[in-house]
Formats: sequence, C-alpha cells, structure tokens
Amino acid sequence: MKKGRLYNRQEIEIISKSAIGKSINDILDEEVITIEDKNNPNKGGLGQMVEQFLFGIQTNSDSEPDFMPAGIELKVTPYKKLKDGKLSAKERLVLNIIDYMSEYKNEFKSSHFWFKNNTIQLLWYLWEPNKDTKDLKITHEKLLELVKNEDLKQIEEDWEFIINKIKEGKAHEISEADTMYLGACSKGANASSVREQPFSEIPAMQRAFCFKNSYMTQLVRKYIGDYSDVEKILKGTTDSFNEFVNSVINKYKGKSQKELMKEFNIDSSAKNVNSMLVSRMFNVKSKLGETEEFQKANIIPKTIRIEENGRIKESISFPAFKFTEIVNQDWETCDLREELETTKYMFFVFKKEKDDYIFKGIKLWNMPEMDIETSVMEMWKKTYNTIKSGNIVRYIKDGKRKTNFVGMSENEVCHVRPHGRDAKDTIKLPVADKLTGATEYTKQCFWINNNYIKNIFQEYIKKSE
DNA sequence: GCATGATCATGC
DNA sequence: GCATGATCATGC
Repeated sequence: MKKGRLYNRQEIEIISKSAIGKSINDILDEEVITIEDKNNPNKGGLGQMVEQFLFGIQTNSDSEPDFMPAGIELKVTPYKKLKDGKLSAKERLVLNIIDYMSEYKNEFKSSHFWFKNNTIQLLWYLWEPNKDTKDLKITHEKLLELVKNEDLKQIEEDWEFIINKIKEGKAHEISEADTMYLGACSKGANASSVREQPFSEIPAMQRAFCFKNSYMTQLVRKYIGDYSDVEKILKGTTDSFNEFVNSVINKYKGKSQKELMKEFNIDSSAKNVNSMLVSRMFNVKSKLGETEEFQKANIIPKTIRIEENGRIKESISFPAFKFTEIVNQDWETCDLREELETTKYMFFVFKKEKDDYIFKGIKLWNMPEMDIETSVMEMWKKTYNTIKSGNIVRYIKDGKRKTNFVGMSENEVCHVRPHGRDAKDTIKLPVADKLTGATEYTKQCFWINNNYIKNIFQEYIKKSE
C-alpha cells in the first residue's frame, strides 16, 4: 500500500502509529518498506528520512502540504529530557517561509500559512546526546488540527501581528519575541539572507512561521508527560490570556505595596516582595512565570521600581550562569542570545510616591535585535574570553576583588555582576584565575543596565510629573 | 550620585 | 541546600 503523497487521513494515522517505538534503523530493517532509496539512507535529517522511508515521499519544497488531497503536513520533531527530569522541546517547529510580497494580501483562513499547516501530523522522537540520528526512537504521534485547537485564537492574533508589521513596512523589524505561540523565526545562513518587502525599500531578514520552542515544550508536556502539576492562571474563565491579564492589572492598579501586602497577608522583608505580590494578584501559588500560559508564550515577569525622580535604581538580573557552560558555547548558539531573541518580558511597574511604591501597570517588552547583535554580543564575547583566559580578578583592594568582567560603564545595554547568596557562594572555573589561583569563583550573572531599561518606561515616568 | 561588589528572604 | 528575584552597601 505505497501511495506516498496520496495517503488518506486514516492511512497516515495507521502508519504514524506503526512507527512508535521505532528508530530509522528499525524501520529500514523491516520488510514492509521497499523504497528505491532504501540503500542510500544518509542524506537529510531524521525528518527527511521518515518522509522517505516510512511514508515513501520525496523531500520537496512544495507550497502544498506533504499529503494531498488529505491536506496534512508531516512534521518530525525532537524533544529532550532536562537535567531536572522535565521534558522540553529541543527546537522550535519551523513551518513555511513567509512570502512578504504575497502573504499580507490574505485573510488568516485563506493564508498560505493556513493552507499548509492547518492540519499537522506530528511525530515526536526523543533526542539523546551522542547518539546516531538513525538510532533515535520515535515515541509519540499526534494529529494537530488547528481548527480544533484551544490556542487557535492566540495563533490567529499572532499571525495578524506579523502581517501588520509587513503592512506597516516594518518586515525588517520583526522579532520572534513579538508574538506568543506562532513566531517568525529567522531563516537563512546569516543576517545577510534577506528578501524584499512590499511597503519599504529596506531588505528584511528571511523568516519562517514557526511554533515557538516554548509553545512546543508545552505540547510535549501535555501529550508526552510531565504536565499534571503545572499551574494555570486561566481557571474557570473564558477570557483570553490578554483579557485576563488586563482584568487583573485593572483590579490592582493604583494600589500601593503596603496596601497589597496587607491584602495578601504578606509580612516580609524579602528583596523580591513585589514579585511575590504579583504572583498573588494572579492567585498563583508558586511563581507567575512558571504557570502554563507564561511558559507557553515564553513571557518572563519582572518587577521594576521607578524612583520619584524617574530613575530606575537597580539593573535587572538573570539567573546565575555557569562558567564552565559559557566557555563551551559560542555566541551564535549561546543561552543568552537564545533567551533574548525569543523571550518577552512583562514588567510590573511600581513607582515611588512618598514612603510607598504604587503599582502602576505593566509593560511588555523584548530586546531589539539591533541591541542583541551589537552590545550584548560584545559583552558576551568578552565574558567568554575573560573566563577562558583566567583573567577574572584585576586587583584586590580593601578585601574586595575588582574584576575584568564587563561593567555598566563599559556597555550601553548590559553587564556582568555577582549573583549568589554571598561572595562565598562559588562555582567551578574551567581555568584557574591567574591572579588569585582560585579554581572557583563567586557566582555571576548577566544584568540589563538600569539606565538602558529606563527608556522603555518613559510613559510611566512622564505621566506623574 | 553612581558603579560595582555583596547580600537577603523565600520556596522547593 | 540551593537557585532565584531582587535590593543593599560602600568607596570613588
């Protein structure tokens, strides 16, 4: 029954289910499959091999779905096990390239995106390090029908957002972090892979629609496992994410830190008391950023305090990094770049008035590509070199160590500073520090400069002046 | 006043 | 015990 592209929905389902528990090598060992190319199974990735050896279709770059007339697109996608045992998607799911010159003419349901991807047969395989691709096993399958998907509303909103940027002549400003679930990821060898856009002379980076890594991770946890203890913020409401967030903000806007502490029965001198208040606003037990909706959209909540004079006193910290991991990465694929390119930050603004901080509202923001590829890159590369060369401590004065890490005054956007319990909270260095001989050093993290971040909050700073 | 090193309370 | 979000403390 080799019909290739002509398989119908039921046949696709049967074949997909038959692949579960098998690797490409297992599939090739089976007698049933007799494809001409069976003896040349070395080209392409796992996805192409599955298309070829499981379904008997040749890789193509057709604008149609893989199976016609069934109208089903086939996607083979990896997930992995994290150190803490949780599952996560290994990659974003890349869909079709965005044709800036034509896609804007369509409505969502008549778009090329919809035509190609409205029904996707997913095959998941478990990615494991140091294992031959042909030995990785397919473990789960799922037919993803967008029309029945609980996230369809958000996906359509995301599509509209991207299309609007094209219509505004701003295709060159699109960022994957712009949207919630459906993203526009860069596609091409480097920043010089550009194409024309209809409403501007500026060439725009080639991009494809994708389901963002964070969204795929939630699908993995939902359909493969590990999902039960994830808290939701949307409980017993028909509101969309945005509507719900707005209703919560409006409920608490204008209240002070002291009032909110009283209302939520929090008596704490913790430095992150405002973030505790924010979790309570959303009636979340743990952390707001760990809820299903925030994870799925890759939104990280942060609180920010604006002083009476409009200054933001403190920079914004990231989790501490591991020195040994930094030197094993390069800029193109490092965690920091990945996070900044794909993450949206939801700032909860507290502004100082008299002896209290008033909750003023939120601001959604992601770092512009331009800043990531210049200032952040310079900082990251210098951090890499500092660690790799063992040149961390510059000198010691009054018991305090002056370092060669990138400081605030040196970089417009970000810097490196300690981040731990105290100076004794150390972690292993890949290369001993030349000056002190230390083989461990106080944990550090990347910080976004307070003065850089200030520009984002002009509306809040001006408003009450 | 600002930049930098250091540190705190919490939750799991 | 540790990671995290965040603010404190001090010398120039």
